[in-house]
Amino acid sequence: MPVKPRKILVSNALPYANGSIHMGHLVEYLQGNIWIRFQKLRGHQCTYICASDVHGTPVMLKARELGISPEELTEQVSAEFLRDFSDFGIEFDNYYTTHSPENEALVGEMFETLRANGDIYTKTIEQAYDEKEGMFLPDRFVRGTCPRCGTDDQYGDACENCGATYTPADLIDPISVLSGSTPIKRDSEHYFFRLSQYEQRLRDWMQSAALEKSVLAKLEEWFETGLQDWDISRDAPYFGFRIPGTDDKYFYVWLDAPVGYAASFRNLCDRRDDLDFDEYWRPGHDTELYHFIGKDIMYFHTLFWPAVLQGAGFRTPTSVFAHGFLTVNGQKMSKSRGTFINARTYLDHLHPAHLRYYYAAKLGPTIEDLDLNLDDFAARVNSDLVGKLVNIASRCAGFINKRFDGQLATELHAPELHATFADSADEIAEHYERREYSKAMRVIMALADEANRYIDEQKPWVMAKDEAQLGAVQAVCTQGINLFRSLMIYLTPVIPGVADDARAFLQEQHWHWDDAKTPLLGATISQFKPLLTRVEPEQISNMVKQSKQS
RNA sequence: GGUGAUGUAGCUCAGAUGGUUAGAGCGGCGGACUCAUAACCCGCAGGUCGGUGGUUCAAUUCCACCCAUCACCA
Repeated sequence: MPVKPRKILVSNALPYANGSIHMGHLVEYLQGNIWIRFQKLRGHQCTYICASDVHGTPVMLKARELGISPEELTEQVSAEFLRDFSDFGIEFDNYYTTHSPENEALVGEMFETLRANGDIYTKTIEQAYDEKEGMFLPDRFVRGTCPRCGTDDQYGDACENCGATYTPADLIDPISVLSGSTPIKRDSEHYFFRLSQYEQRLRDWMQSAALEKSVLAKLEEWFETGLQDWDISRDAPYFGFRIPGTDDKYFYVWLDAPVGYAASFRNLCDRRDDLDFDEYWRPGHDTELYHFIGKDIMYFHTLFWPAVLQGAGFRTPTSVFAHGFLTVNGQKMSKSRGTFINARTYLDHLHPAHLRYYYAAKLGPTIEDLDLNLDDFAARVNSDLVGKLVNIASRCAGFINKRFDGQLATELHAPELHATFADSADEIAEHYERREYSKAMRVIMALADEANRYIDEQKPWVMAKDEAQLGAVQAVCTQGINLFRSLMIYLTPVIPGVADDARAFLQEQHWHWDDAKTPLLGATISQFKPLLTRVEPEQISNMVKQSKQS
């Protein structure tokens, strides 16, 4: 069934260049990556972009601490990110940085347009200032005693103990995290974006974007509180883009970060003749734009970002897909428990396909949190991937390799069974499309059960003892191999590396989603090699042990 | 504190616009098989669907309150 090719641009949230990629980040990138791979497998023109989010105070201070420039720091960190992503099979069409000329140009253009439209104004506000360091302090850089419950050493924006929210000025005995001195209050002129003027336009956008129910509930909550104008500037010293016409004012990192999506794409367009920036970023085209994000940054992506885009004469996202957070063994990731696991630590012990599959088996389109239960992880992956899926090929390949010189039969033994598998393609595709990966995995594994049952019923190992039945053995095993092949095609978005090996085993060059409908017959296949090994308990305990140490 | 979400078998999760015996996979137990990476196949046992009250002929499914967990509060 031919599907009309779509032109889709997808982004993952930009990882902040301060720290390493961990298992929590990977929920985000794997969710996006599976979707993108699915769209490409279906034959759509799909472009996948990302970048490092590099601006802001934390990066500036970290670079200072290391004695290098922010640019140097973020280049190092980006290189590390890219290695981690790549080793997990997450391959972007372009991975860039928000500290780029393209981004500065776009941010500048948007700002000027907004200002010309009257969406920008300035206002003097009072902020915590560290005299010793000579800089204004973000809320998180002031600590003190909670004014409500009296718990000491709390951040300047909220109390971890009682949950109160306040400003640094409310803290009792505040101190600067940087110098340990007591911050003073100082006036500064800031630039504001009139978000309050955008309520109706945002409501209209919300309707068209077909957001998830839980996302809409959150937005509704924010609308009820009333939209406040947004402070988009920060004082020097700051690592970011200077606001045109000022000496010491910079754009707040959250203004230029999402623009980084567009900038990364523009950078890619310069190298690709088949991509046109305006077709994807200006109104009036039938291209699609999606952002995969975590629920913690919904405010920026469902309010600020669409509002800024509209006001600046750009198109708005087709939709925004928000996911929940990761817990490990039912709890927040924790260094002391060894459940704060970095991507690299995982890779030192385990295969990326294991995690890709496990996340897929538990991911849905909602903002509910996802639990990585390490015992369940091992059991699930071993049972589904090794015991069921790979087993199908493993138990059939021996006969084909040894008895028939690697030659598949020219006809299926049970065409109607293959047709059943082919008929599931649309249902599985629908699940992928709606990001109901867990449902897709359930359908696929139910088919894998059917394939194993079929082989069990046919008993090729019994027939193989009778020369007269060799033809049937070949047909049954060819059937089994083809059932396996269909399932691997369906699973290509989830476990692309394993799918590549499976395709090589079948000696095929290329797979398209619809190839699952046409059996592979009469072909010669390679010697079967184990496509995936089981997760051993020791690998997990070693990974946890290493995570405790680092 | 306010708001939102979640709470279903040992584990991870489905599901029910209120109505006969609430489902799956894994784990456990029993059996069968030996092609397969101790994989696969058949069968069995497990749950008063977080708690209390209310609406109803009938609630686990609706409502209220409570408890627990998580998130957001720009």
